[in-house]
Formats: sequence, structure tokens, C-alpha cells
Amino acid sequence: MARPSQREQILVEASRLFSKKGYHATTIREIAQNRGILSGSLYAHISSKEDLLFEIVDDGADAFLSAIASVSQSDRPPIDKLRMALCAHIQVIAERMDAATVFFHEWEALSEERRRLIQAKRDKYEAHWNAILEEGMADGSMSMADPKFVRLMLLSVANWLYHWYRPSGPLAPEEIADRFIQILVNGIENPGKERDLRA
Amino acid sequence: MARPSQREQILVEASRLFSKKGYHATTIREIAQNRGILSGSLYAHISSKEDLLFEIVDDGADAFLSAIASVSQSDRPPIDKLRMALCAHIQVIAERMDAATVFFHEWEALSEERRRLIQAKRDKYEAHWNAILEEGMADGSMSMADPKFVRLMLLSVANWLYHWYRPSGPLAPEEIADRFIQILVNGIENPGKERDLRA
DNA sequence: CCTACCGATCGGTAGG
DNA sequence: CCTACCGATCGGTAGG
Repeated sequence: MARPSQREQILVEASRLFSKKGYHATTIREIAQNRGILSGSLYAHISSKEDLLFEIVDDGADAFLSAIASVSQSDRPPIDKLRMALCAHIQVIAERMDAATVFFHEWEALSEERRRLIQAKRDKYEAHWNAILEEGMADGSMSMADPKFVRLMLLSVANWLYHWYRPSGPLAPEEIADRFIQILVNGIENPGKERDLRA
Repeated sequence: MARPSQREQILVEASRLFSKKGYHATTIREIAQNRGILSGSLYAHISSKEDLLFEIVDDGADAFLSAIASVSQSDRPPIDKLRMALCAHIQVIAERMDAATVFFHEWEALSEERRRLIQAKRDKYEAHWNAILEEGMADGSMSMADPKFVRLMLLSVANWLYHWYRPSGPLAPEEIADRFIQILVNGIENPGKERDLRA
């Protein structure tokens, strides 16, 4: 990787500020100042503040999509795919916390046309998860009354990471994924104790 | 309930706009206009825009806390408490979607002092969940390697609701809670198929 | 990338 | 609750 261009560095700085303060609360003067230039000079590299937001959010959507695409294409058993998909999702967030925060927090600030574009990528992403769960039901390795809620549960847990994950924390992304999968796969009820006897 | 005061109606309108457009993107002129008055007249009812945000967020925190407090105090079995706590959480969000969205999305826009106040209430809320899980482990009805992650999973799922729940949707809060609890309690692995044989 | 600036709009106030 | 307004700041541009 060559040294990052000024444009790339502007994007990194915008991600940082948008994630910390929010899109609307961040001024282009702050972004410019932190890059050592004046606000007017920003416009030699970008054409509008919203373009900056769109590029961050769209890059994020692509990162999630390409991570799960490679998992979907593997020929591992479905429960392994589930673990790999969750791990990949967590890694995307872990490696770009700022962009992930902007992705979940600020994508609705985009114009309607661009919002639709991002929504389409989100739909595509969810479809990958659905496919993994359906495969698991088809081969008998998974059993669930409501796959839609399992997917919702998985993505809720995976997405919520942007609220609490810290790269300096004690657990690597793989370990976090393992713990969630273990809970989800086995459940929390103690098999030694019959539920029906307690009611 | 008597007719709501102008102040209460301003809070409702502010919740609606803050949740839809974000705190910083909402102007006090919009709030005033939607209440049929001019922006300057707002200040007869509130003292600042941030006060409006704080009141919404703080009311939300109190709603979550009082909902789980009544569950904690009941003498039902821990798994029932889990279901009740999740149901109560979902109901708080369902009954005040706008405030819940502002609570999760905009609380970081508060001043540091007020942010600390809200954080303290969030910590207290999490402690209630921990207590329920610990009770379940103590009486043997639940079994988990990592209670911290079970709590994280529960709260991730519960909190993510503000992204997708719609009061007009097909499922009542209780039904949503039931489906999540069923997945979490029983797990998704098909007991008829041994995991170790597939590796 | 800077100088110099624009029209618009922001949260908020004084005085009634 | 209105009239009338404030200082500050916003995103963005023209011309170099």
C-alpha cells in the first residue's frame, strides 16, 4: 500500500468525525482543519459533504457484502458457515469501527436515491444470511420454528457490536463470534432440568 | 388523562422530528412551526434545545428502568422473568418508538454531565438483567458458559427493535418476545443430529 | 491549496 | 405568544 492520497485521508478523517459527533454536527471546516487545510480547499477533492457520507456508507456496505459472499461460496456445513458469517461480520466492524458506526447511524441522512441504493445492498446481505439458515434446515442440521427471527437475532447481535466493540478489548473477533454461536446453537436452558416440571 | 399541555405536545413533536431527522438536523423553527407558533415562542416553554433532548432521553431511561424493576421484584422462575423482561423491553419500545429511537441514536449529543447521568441509568438497567441470569444459574434452570455474552445477546436483540419494529406489523410485542426466548432457550441445533459427527 | 467572500440559516433573546 | 432582531456559523464558490 502506497501512502494514502489526500482524498483517502479526508475520508478517514470524515469517518472519524461523523462517527464521533454525527454527520450533521460535523462541519466541513473541522474536517479540513484536521487535514491541515482550509474548508474551501476541501472542494478540490470532494464535491459535497454528502458525497463524503455516501462514499463512507457505500464502502461499508460493500465490505459487508464481499465478506459474506466468500462465506456463502464455501462448501462447509451450514453451522460452520453461520460461524464464519458472524465472524466475518464482526471483523468488518472491528477493522473499521468508524465507518461501521457511520453506516448504521447516519445512512438515513443520505438523499432518497442514495438511501435506496444502500437499502438494496442491505437486502442482498440479508438474503445471504437467509440462504445459510435455509441450507441448515434443508440438510437437517438446524431446527427452528421461525428462521426469520433467527436471522433477525443474528443480525441484531452482529450489528449491535458497533455500540460496544473496542479493538483494545480482551477478545478477538473470532472469540466473540464463537461465544455467540455457542449460545445460539445450544440454547441456555439446562437440559438436566425439564422446563415443563417447573411451570 | 387531561388534554396534553403545550409543553407536552412540544416534547412529542420534538421526539418525532429528532427520531426522523436526527437531533442536529432538526431546527427549533421546525418544532415550533409544527406546533403552530414561532420559534421565539418556544422559549416560553423550554429553556434550550438540549433540554428538550435531555427530557426525551431521560424519560426513556426511566421507562426502561421501571419496566424491568417490576419484573425483578416478582417471584416467578428465572426463565419466566427473562421472558417478562424481554417483553417489557419490547413494550417500552413499541409504545414510544420515537423516544426509543432518540434514546439510542442521540443520547451522545448530550453534554458530558447529562450523558453520565443517562449512562448510570443504563448501567442500572443492565444490572437487572444480570441478576435474572445469575438467578437462573443459581437455581439450575439455566446453563451458560458466559452470562455476560448472554446478556449482551439479549440486549442487542432487544435494543435493535427500534430499527425494525412497526406498531402496524403483524406481531404483538409478547409474540416477538416469545419467539426470541424460544430460540435463545432451546438453541437452533437439531438435537437429532450430532454436531461432532459432522466435523 | 489560499484569499475572500456569498446567502442562508442557526439557536436564542429583548421587549412587549 | 409575537415582533424584530442578534451574532455566529453553516456549506459552498469565484478567482487566482
